[in-house]
Amino acid sequence: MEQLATLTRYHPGETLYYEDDPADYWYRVVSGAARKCAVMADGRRRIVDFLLPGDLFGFGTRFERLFSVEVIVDGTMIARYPRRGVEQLAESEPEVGRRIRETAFESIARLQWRMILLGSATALEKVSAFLLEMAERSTVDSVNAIILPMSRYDIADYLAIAVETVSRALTELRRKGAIALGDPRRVRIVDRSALRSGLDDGWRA
Amino acid sequence: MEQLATLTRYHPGETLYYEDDPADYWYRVVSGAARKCAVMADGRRRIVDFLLPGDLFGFGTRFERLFSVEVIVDGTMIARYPRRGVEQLAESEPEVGRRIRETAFESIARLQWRMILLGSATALEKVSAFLLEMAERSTVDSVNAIILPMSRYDIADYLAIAVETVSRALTELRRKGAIALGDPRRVRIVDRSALRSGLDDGWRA
DNA sequence: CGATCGTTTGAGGTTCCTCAACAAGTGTGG
DNA sequence: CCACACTTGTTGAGGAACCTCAAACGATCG
Repeated sequence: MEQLATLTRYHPGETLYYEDDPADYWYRVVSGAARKCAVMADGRRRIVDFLLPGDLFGFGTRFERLFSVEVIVDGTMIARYPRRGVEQLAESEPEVGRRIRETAFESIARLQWRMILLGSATALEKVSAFLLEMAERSTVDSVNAIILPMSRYDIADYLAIAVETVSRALTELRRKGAIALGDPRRVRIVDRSALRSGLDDGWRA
Repeated sequence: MEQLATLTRYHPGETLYYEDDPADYWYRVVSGAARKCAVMADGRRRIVDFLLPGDLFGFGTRFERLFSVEVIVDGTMIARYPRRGVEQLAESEPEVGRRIRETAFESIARLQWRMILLGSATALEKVSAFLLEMAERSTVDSVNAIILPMSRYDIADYLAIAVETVSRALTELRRKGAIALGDPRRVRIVDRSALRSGLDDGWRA
């Protein structure tokens, strides 16, 4: 399947596909990071997902192309697969089809988890859950800290709360000793159970 | 594929599969309604999805079985498909595999829409979006009114707001002339554009 | 150096949640 | 048949959480 891929390098702010583009390609993040956005009629933007290395996207049906994807990290590498080619491959190679189905199922599971996250009661819970999610998905640097590739504004948009509330929640978590902040973009989880409290332990194993 | 199905009749409150059950089956709602729940460690319940006729569910990977499904309408009919049988069929019949992928992709699109719904600013927007969603998915009675199979408590849980707020929002929408209430469970949409205002028109075509 | 962006903190207002009460419908037992 | 408990839905009052507006700080860049 990788033989069908085209690899491209992007810079921050570049948009992969706008909402009206025909969804003729599937994409995969190789390195870097991007955000999947839904732009509403009134101009408001909502971030539906962060795309990190390994994530497959663009494989929706008619709805998927209602989203646009914007790169947020310099030098992000993204692979592009022609849709028809992949679908033919999926029908001739059962293994490929199965892999695609499983990827889709995992996306569903992740989305449902995120819905519970969004439904969380307090802003502190949302930010805590967000950090735990990033700790699993994101890369980790030398001192075991999470590198957050996105800005506070992006986080706020993603969690459906105000920027100031994100900032306050992070300060509160630091004050409690649950996390430590190096850069604003580097977070080290000190007390994992403190982040988990108020959330369900069973969710992120 | 329907030859593999087992059809069963359920009553309100019955649970289809608890969180720890091995996910050996796929399910489809034939008639009636059910709710997909995530039960948290602290006992709180969160409704992740309402399952209406035609909806396929249970097809997640390891995460999916973290949910339980409870029937909410008397006499709900649900078809059950053995998982392994369907997967074998998907690998031997490309058409079946493709259909399953498309179903999964549509689920993803619906979930992403619902995430935007949950991220909506006000409670009024959430309830409006919920009614529009139900108007598309739910059955319609003789006078063109939506039949809501779920209680206000279920709606509140689904939208992550308090029961009282749901009730107040519905009253507010009725006062504005956007909807009319027969029973509490029967809602007729009078002014569709009034519900849409504040939401993006492009979403639910 | 000035300007802009990203982040953090403070003050005030609004929405929504919590607690409470009430109304209507349903089932049960005396 | 009626009293009673129970469920579901609606409405009101008070308080808490969060959003909005505002300002300050550091960093980056032209």
